[in-house]
Amino acid sequence: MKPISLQAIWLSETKCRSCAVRNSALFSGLEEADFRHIHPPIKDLALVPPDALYRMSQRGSTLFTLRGGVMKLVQYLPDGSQRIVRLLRDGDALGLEALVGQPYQQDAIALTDCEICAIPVEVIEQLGREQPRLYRELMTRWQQALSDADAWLTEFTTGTARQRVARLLLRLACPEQDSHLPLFGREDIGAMVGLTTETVSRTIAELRRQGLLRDRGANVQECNREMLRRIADGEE
Amino acid sequence: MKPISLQAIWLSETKCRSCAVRNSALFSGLEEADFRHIHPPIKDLALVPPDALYRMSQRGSTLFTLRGGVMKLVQYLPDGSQRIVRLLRDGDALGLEALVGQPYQQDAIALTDCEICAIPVEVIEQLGREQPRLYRELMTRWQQALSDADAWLTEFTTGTARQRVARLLLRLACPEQDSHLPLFGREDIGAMVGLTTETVSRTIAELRRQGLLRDRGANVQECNREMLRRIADGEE
DNA sequence: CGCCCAGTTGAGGACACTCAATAGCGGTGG
DNA sequence: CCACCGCTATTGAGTGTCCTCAACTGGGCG
Repeated sequence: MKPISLQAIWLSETKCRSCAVRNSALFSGLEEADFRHIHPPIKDLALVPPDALYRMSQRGSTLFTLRGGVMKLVQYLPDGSQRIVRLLRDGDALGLEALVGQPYQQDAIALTDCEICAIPVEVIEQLGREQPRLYRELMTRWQQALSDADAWLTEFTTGTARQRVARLLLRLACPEQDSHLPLFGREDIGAMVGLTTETVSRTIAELRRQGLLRDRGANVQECNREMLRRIADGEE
Repeated sequence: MKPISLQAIWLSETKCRSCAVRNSALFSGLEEADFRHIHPPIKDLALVPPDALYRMSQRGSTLFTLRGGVMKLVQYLPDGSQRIVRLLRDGDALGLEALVGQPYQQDAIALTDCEICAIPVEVIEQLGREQPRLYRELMTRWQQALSDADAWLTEFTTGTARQRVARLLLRLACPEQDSHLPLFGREDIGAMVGLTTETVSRTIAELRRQGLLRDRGANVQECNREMLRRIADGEE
């Protein structure tokens, strides 16, 4: 397992005011003037797949915004097996626990190439004093994470293998909108839905055979959303 | 299923300044003076077992502090089965989502007699303007909930029935300290650990037969923590 | 070309689910 | 006071799903 690639840290050329995800990100809604004080310490990171942004029980004084890419939050069990407790995507916040002085609760690992914005806790605290509105924004992030966690639990730990995989496909690979994600590895899928890689493989193969799914390598080409929905809801 | 028992609402005799859980509760750390403005609208509720404090997708403008008792947060699946995503105990906060304008995400249902403090969102917002320290307190609550949710997922959705039940017992009925909880119904236990009531019953019966557990009705009398720990970690 | 890793497929067995019958408990009413 | 009802917990038998272990395939890269 690779250590955190500190080499990947870049001082950002573009400041937050021109950030790609500015509108959906933490500082959306703040005025131009509010940024005057925070030139210096905000940094950009770039991660490549199995890089870790941070590891469980590390103490940090930085929180992060994911500007692009997908990351997983992983917890480990005493027997060594891993469980993915959440996925993070564009605009999501990571490492909020640093804000209340707690160590990070999981390993945060890149599943795709990632662009990340690292924000020191002091910046938030300083900004928060002048702009209480920021707190509302932060609380929204937290609520978002909590909602995700709860949904994750009910969707991916209940029902048959078939149901769980169908739900995962609907959520990741064939969502309503665009933003299709690759299917990652079977191992990761297994850690998301609580099944072995073999069972995941068999289940996906079955869906393919039934023509509900067509994929080329890791990328899903096409899928029958109605059918998958019916399977996910246990109607067959 | 009973509706919310609005009759249960009492105007609090005792104000927050003398609240039983003041130190562990939301307003801990606030000065006496800060309470001057909030006499009027904080209310006390009393719930009795299958009462609901609120229901999923209701819109509310109140958040709650659980002063005593145990509540469950329940989500439902399309097939009608239920899943308990978290338990709340003395000092925990409920309904934080109201603070960011979202509807409640689950049903909150009393498992024991409960004493609850209901705080209108405006009170928080007003208080927060004068006392930014309150926001730190709120964020800590959120982080607490998130940690609980993640721990819940890894502990109660992985491993054999035996392991899950052992973990539940360690957490609820035989914790390190006192604060032993009753074992609730088999149905609820099942909804917590993702097993059927029959499997839960069999598993507990087995533990009893092996002398790791002695109970009278719903109350656990005695249990072998070391052994349960070993089972929980999958060492046998 | 051949190695290595990820994915697929197969066979067998364990574990938890389903359905069903029984036991225990508390409350109600005769 | 006891008989009966209803609900919950327990136990049993049989089945199905998923896990385990193992072999095989295919693509990427040195």
